[in-house]
Amino acid sequence: MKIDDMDAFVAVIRCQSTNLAAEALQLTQPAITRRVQNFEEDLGATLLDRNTKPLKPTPMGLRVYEQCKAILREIDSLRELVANDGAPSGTLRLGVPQTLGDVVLLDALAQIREAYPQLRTQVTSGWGSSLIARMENGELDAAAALFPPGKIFPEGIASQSIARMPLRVVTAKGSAGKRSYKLKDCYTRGWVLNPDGCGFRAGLQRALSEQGLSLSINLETFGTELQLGLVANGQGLGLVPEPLLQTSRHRSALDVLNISDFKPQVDLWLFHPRYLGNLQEPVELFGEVAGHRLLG
DNA sequence: CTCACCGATTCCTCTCACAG
DNA sequence: CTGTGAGAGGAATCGGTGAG
Repeated sequence: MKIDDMDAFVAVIRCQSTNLAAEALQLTQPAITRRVQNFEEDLGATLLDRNTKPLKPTPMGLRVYEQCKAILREIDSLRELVANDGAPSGTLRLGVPQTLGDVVLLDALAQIREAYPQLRTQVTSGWGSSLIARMENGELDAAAALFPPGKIFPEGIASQSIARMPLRVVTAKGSAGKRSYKLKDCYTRGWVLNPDGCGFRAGLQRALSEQGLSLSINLETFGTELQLGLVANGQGLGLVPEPLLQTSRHRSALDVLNISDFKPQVDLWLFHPRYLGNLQEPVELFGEVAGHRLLG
């Protein structure tokens, strides 16, 4: 049994296509087909259901896939063990949602560059869930993202909650009116939120639907600062983690609404593969700086 | 029915190990 | 050094399938 064959099989399942797997492994499609066939022959089992489109694993193929991922991770860690006898070098691939990027990246990248001059950094932006998926695919070395406390993440990924913070509902200065609100009171004002896929938005939507209310969106846009600016201009209500509100240049133009039946919280999570090798220290520094920038 | 796409197969070339 | 066989990968091609 060959590791290359196993690698090809895992790539096919991951990409759901032999063509894409070939592209990922920088081979041609026939090479992938043959490797997977060799692997199936070695194991004496049919691992792919070739009658489906896209290509899917058989029930046994799925079990083999899970086992293969664990084996390949072990092999990676073995290679790192040998290769990591020195200062961190190469490329550190980081993922952050845009919400956090504005706040943490400048400092984090500067400190990593200063501490590990031989290390190149590469940053990817996206929703937390897509960053985790990319990490599972081996495309990222670490990611910081905001998720609700107690969330369960995929087994192959190490997750660590760095800090907990409240989410605040904000409105334009002077438009708050009465001192205490309920969620249904906000209904008519409408919201300025991230596009669909954002965890904050999903949490709000859940809370509203529990009360039989629907989410009324005034504006959808990326970027916390832009959203808070729009809220300050009276375009609707905003939902933002407390630390980002405190550091916003629009803070003085905003009021926080006290909503008695909606007290959402969010954790800052640091994710990385279980085996980091010589990237362990830079990743820890990244988590440390991110936590520090958010919570002071 | 046609076309595009995808996976499998065939045939060829290249590389490497090994025996003589 | 040379010939041979095995193994791996690429180009071309075939066949199946789904969308229009």
